[in-house]
Amino acid sequence: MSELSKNYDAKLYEDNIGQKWEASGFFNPDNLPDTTGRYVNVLPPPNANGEMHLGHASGYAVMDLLGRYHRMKGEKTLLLPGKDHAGIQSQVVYEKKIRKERGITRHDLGREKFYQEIFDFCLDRANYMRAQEKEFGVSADWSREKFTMDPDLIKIVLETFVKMYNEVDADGNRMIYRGERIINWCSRCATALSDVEVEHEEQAAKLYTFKYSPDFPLTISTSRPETKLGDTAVAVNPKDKRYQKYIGQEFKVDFVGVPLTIKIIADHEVDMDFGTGALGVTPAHSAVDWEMAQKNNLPIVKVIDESGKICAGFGEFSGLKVVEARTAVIEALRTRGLIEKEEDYPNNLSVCERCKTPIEPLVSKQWFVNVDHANFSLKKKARQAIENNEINFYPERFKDVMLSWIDNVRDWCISRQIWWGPRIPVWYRGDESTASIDSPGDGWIQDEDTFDTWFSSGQWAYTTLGYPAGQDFKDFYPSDTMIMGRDILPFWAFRMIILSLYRTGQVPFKNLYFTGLIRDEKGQKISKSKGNGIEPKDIVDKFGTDAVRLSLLIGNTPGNDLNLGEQKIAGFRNFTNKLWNIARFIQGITNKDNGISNDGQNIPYSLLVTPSTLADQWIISRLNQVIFEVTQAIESYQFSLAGEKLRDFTWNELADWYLEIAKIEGDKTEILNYILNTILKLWHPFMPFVTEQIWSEMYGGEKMLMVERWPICHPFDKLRAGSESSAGSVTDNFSVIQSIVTAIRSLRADNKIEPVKKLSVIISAGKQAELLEENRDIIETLARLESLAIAPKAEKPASAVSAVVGSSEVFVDLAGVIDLAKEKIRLQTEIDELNKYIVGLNAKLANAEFVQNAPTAVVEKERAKLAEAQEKIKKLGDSI
RNA sequence: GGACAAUUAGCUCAGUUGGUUAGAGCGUCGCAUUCACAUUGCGAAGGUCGCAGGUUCGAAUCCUGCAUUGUCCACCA
Repeated sequence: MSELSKNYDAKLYEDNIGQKWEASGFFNPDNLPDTTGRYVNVLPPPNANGEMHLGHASGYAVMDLLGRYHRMKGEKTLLLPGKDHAGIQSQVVYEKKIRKERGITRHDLGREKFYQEIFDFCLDRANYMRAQEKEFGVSADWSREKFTMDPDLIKIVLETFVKMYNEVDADGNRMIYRGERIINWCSRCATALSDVEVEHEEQAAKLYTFKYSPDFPLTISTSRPETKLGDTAVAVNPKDKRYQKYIGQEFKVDFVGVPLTIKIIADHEVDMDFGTGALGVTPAHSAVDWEMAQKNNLPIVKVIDESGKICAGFGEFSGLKVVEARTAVIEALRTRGLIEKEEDYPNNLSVCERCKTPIEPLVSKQWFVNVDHANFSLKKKARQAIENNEINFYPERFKDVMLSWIDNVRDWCISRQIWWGPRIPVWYRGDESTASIDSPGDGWIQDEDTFDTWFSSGQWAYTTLGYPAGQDFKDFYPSDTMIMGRDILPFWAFRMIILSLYRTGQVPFKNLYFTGLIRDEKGQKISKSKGNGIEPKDIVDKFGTDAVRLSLLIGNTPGNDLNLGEQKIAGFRNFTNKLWNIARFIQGITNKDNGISNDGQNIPYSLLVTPSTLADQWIISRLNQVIFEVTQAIESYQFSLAGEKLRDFTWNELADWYLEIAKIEGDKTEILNYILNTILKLWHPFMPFVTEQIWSEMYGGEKMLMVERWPICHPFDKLRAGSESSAGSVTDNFSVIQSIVTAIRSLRADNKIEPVKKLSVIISAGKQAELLEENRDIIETLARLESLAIAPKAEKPASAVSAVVGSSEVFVDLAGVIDLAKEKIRLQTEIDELNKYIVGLNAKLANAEFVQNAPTAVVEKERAKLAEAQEKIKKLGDSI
């Protein structure tokens, strides 16, 4: 056994430990010996275009905790890692890169070359990120790592498309169809976007109220005058008396030089109180208007093209950019005196989630998934599975969020006009078209569009396992847990559920856990532009991986955001050092007793059959309880609670009390090793590096903590039960000793007695006399006493201060130092507070309804409290 | 406009079927430095649990309303 250094320096050990783990092969479930049951988590694939950030780290901390826990439970454990090609995002990132570094655009490279470069770029980033994940201690099976652009994964994704395309209902409707629909268009990315890829930003706009032409009878309001070039109707509320007479009429108008045909239609969606109560309908550039056009068979006139300019055929406005056209149209209206009102009007601007360019809703030919198809309704099946509790949600409220998403989901636009990503497997020859993975033959041209990224990542749960015939799919699907940021519920969780149900007939995972976002210590969103970023690699360098992992786990609850500052991480760095020093202390004792070798695996036999001290019994009993509570907390996904219980035990009970007592009582090599051995196992999933390092130095040899068995509760309490005194339980008795020590320390501090001065204490102990006598050494040493007199009944010396602990009275003789007046005030304050407490208790117990309705146990408890308080107040009164 | 969350000590947060005088960490204040650890130890101060009602013998906890903050969705042109 080598000697542990004075402080734990994470940097000295982490690399080595990581390599040892990987070399062991135990990250691969096939190499785990003697497994029973299985545990699977197909890890969410981060986007392979950047680096690991704190959000990833937060997820990994939870995933790896569960993985290591289940592996230690002896289950065949698979954490399957991977990376996502992240279509639009990677393309945006790479386009910026080549523009900055080489001053070129993707068009300079051409589709094929651009694709190849971005592929290489993503592989490079994937390698970098994988190294970061390994450094973070993620115990994933890297031999099974997948990438969404791997040919075998793409093949399954394309098969899904073909299968859905060929899914035709009785009316001939396909589950995947191509249609002219209004979609969100980003003119910078030059692609369609799904609804969830659009963000809304508040902006100051103007609302213009005007007439199309002087002879048109209605005035309308808009914040987008340029789109009015494409109006084909004016909608009014059918109940609106002002306009009823016009409904059904058609007007030919000259709108700033452009001829329009405007039909007056009725729609109850129209708000009579907004603006003039009449709404200009622009089917080609507004989702709501488009729906009205469908209902009323209105013609659709496209005004804005894919480059964000006004289409041909609109006279002087053609070719202008949207913003220019707006000014021009307003100017023309003004010249003609048609504007009635112009007011400031804040509204929401839709922007591209990736590049923040304003979105133009426009009509375009795109591929859609029918989410409510007659053959297989994706939304209904998903709703059914969730209502049947086939998936547990953590936190539970996200189940309702998911259900409301399902209810409101619209057909999903899956085509993107970008170059990076798998291409839509549809082929055209003249008027013919067909869906197939490979080209049907000569003369067929493939669709130019690529898939929405989420169409491939939505199938991640089974493509990674080699669906449908792969052994992994048979062994590991569906997985046990899925953990993701709460922000991607609609993007990813929902789509994984519907696509998995469609392809495999099963839900993709049984438990769905959402992490919150990580914010800075002030609660602000972390972003590079704000410069408040906390880079995982910086804080890992500074505090160690274990400290970072703990700070992401403890004080964090599912679905809630976490504010993280360096102070918190430093606190956990201190804790890793504490654990290290606990081990160092125990190592010192073990070395002193050389000859006694103990691997700490089991409760020392001697402890079970021979008398041991109260402290021994207490710590083993507490440890037993902690094993139970921590196991339960992890099983119920309460990782923060589990960590807190362990920390409290380790620091406040083991280090602060038991180790100090071990110094006094001596002869504890076996029991200390058993305790250390056990808490190393319990801590391992939370802080794998420091625990593995201690383990290897003290118990390991060739054996690794990572694959040790998770501790189980020993029936210790039962074994000892026969020999327990009737004076009370082990924990109660020990807490009497603790309270006596604390009371004396407190009296010392209150009276400003220097720690070096040894005190004389008399305890009037009543029936606790024997208990105190047995633990006399502990009290004397921990409270730093010169003399201690314990008697069933003792008088308070005139020059003493006192405290009441249970049925004992503690008198600390302070001859010469005591300020009697001050002591009297202190006691009186305590009596006053106790009096208030007693009044409350009395009132409660005098309440007949309370006594009658409350459970007997509760009433008894209150009575006991009252009796105790009364006894205490009597003793305090005597002391004055 | 709709939904969801949060609101508990100076700060960050626990508090799971309603039942101890509401807890922790950090910070603050006082004291302590050979003896595992100053990345430490000991002690202390600090809260009418956002506000107002209600249910109940009993509410931080359940219900209603309101306020503030945040997130998501929808979007009125």
